[in-house]
Amino acid sequence: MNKTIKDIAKLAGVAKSTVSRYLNGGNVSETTKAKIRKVIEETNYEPNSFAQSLKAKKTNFIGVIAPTLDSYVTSTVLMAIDEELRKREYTTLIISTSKHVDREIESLINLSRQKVDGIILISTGITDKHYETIQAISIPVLVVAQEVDAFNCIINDDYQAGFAMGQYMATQGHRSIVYLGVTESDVAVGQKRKQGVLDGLAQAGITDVQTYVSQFDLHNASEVTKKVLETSAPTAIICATDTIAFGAMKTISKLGKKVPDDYSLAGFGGYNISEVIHPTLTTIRFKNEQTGIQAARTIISMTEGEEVQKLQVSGFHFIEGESVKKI
Amino acid sequence: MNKTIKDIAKLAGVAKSTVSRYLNGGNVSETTKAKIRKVIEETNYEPNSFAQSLKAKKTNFIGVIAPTLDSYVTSTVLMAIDEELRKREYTTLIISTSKHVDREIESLINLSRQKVDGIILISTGITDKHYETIQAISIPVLVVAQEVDAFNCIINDDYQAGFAMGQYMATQGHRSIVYLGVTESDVAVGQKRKQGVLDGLAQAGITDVQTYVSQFDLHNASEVTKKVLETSAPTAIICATDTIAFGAMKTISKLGKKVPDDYSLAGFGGYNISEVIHPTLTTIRFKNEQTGIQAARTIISMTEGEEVQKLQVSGFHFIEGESVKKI
DNA sequence: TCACAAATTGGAACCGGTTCCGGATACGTG
DNA sequence: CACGTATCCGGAACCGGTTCCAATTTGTGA
Repeated sequence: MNKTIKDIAKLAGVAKSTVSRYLNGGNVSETTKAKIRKVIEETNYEPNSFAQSLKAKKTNFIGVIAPTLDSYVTSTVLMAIDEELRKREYTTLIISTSKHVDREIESLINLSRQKVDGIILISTGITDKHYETIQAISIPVLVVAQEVDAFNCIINDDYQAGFAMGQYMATQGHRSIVYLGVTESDVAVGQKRKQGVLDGLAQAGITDVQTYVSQFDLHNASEVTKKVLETSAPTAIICATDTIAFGAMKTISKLGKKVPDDYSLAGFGGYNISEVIHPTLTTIRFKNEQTGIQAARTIISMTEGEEVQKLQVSGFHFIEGESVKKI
Repeated sequence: MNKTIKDIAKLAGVAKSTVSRYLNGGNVSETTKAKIRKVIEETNYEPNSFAQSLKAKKTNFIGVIAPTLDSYVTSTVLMAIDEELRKREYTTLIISTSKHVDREIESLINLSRQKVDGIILISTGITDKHYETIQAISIPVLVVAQEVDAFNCIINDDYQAGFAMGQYMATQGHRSIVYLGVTESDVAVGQKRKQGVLDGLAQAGITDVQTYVSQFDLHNASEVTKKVLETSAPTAIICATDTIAFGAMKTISKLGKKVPDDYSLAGFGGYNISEVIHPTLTTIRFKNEQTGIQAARTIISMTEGEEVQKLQVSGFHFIEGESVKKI
């Protein structure tokens, strides 16, 4: 059985208030300190943080809700958040939702019950239910990757990134282009990024872009690409993520075709694995580390009641690979 | 300010014990139930779980300590653990350590303070300090990926996997082989897997294998490979992980050489991205999902005080890709 | 209608800490 | 040596729940 502060006090021959004071750096004489220290060492005593938090209102835990763990972007952001929070003496608790919206809600409640000081929600879309729940638990919540009016947000500049990609593809001389996107329920990737691409292309006079929808995983992307190529013959395919681009690449090479000779290909993400794949992928890398660091700093400010900028936008840079041919 | 059970009781005109009983399904009359329900709905009341856990000894939270989040293996295992724990009505709290051993210790203590019911430690090596800490916090701990006598463990069969790979490489006719491993402080990968490979090769009479050490990341693996190839000219390189193999592949192609024509290459992992890379990688896939599910089930048994098998070994299967040439 | 059991409820103690308050002791000063 | 002050320490109340126990109310059968 675990020792309590009362046991320690009894063993040291002092009152439990004295032990508590010792633990929290109050006024305790050297001789009593020594006695208490001895007992604590001998018993491996660890204070019960539930009891502590009952009175102290701060736990120094920050919860992070992530849609998945097996994506390059998410894990990079998570690692950066964790690193930065640790520097500020916070502990990060991560919960994964496997992309189930109801689990996001559930996790918000779970974390609030664990009395975390703040929650970073890496989201794929905010619903009314999210809104209600966040209101109900009165804990600061920072939304990452999606833009919502009601909350503080950190987002990628998906529209501009898409725009840049659209423009680039146009300057490379492509006119017959397919866009392989994702569901519109993901506002950032499904809507903004796509709109950016379309507008970037439109600016160059290309308006008849065919768009398709794929899941986020390689396997599905590969299948969708197969269907797409059965009915249309674009010179270039722009994919909403690098993973989707890899899926497309798989299908293309299965069909005995080559990138970029038969089809040009581009993605979004900038995973480091791209360096190994031939041809290297033309893509856009978002500053995921920066997003993570920013998120950590912002949530801390929020827990301290400071005003923070409502909307923060992370940058990106364009990576020109070998997967797009100039026509 | 958040409401407490006392406020609810006052507003409903009953004793707080009655509210508690209502919340936990005790004997409460319909009329009282209705009154309390009404008040709770109006106030958005959420019980303080710290106070709850103070008395109730179970929190239904399981902590998982992972060395990193940006590896295919770790995230796959994590997702599987999470999925299985959720089925059993547990919530998973994940803490990443970024491969710092001291953070593993720190995280064990942090999680014990959060009063999780059990901890799954995905480790890269257990030190004396681990041992002491795990003893001190009296919470069930299950070690995954490393074998330690003192604790319950779930491991991959690294030795057999290595052995299989060694044998295979020998049957393909390779005699001049380099092994690109990792630090021996990682017992499973650094020692057992390597020993398996060496023994597998030795069985075929190949004993003069040169071994080198790389970090786990692509970049470093690429650099080490460069140095290796400056001084030796093997026909095959066996890498301790797929990521290392990708790093080697990068260097090889930078040198204007080809896999498998100039060098045969093999790894361990079986990441799904391998399907996209040409040539596809010959590798060994561990049953990560199975490991995760097993880990979840085992830790639950442990929290319930059941006896569990001291050592559980997960299987693997061999994947023959195009990266090894028959000589 | 009465005795007795079952259902319902309130009060108090408890979980393991923190903190306020007041008394005891030690110390420095005139 | 007496006095004021700073330091140290113990006792008690409190945080927000759960649970035990006893009292009250309700319901049942004879």
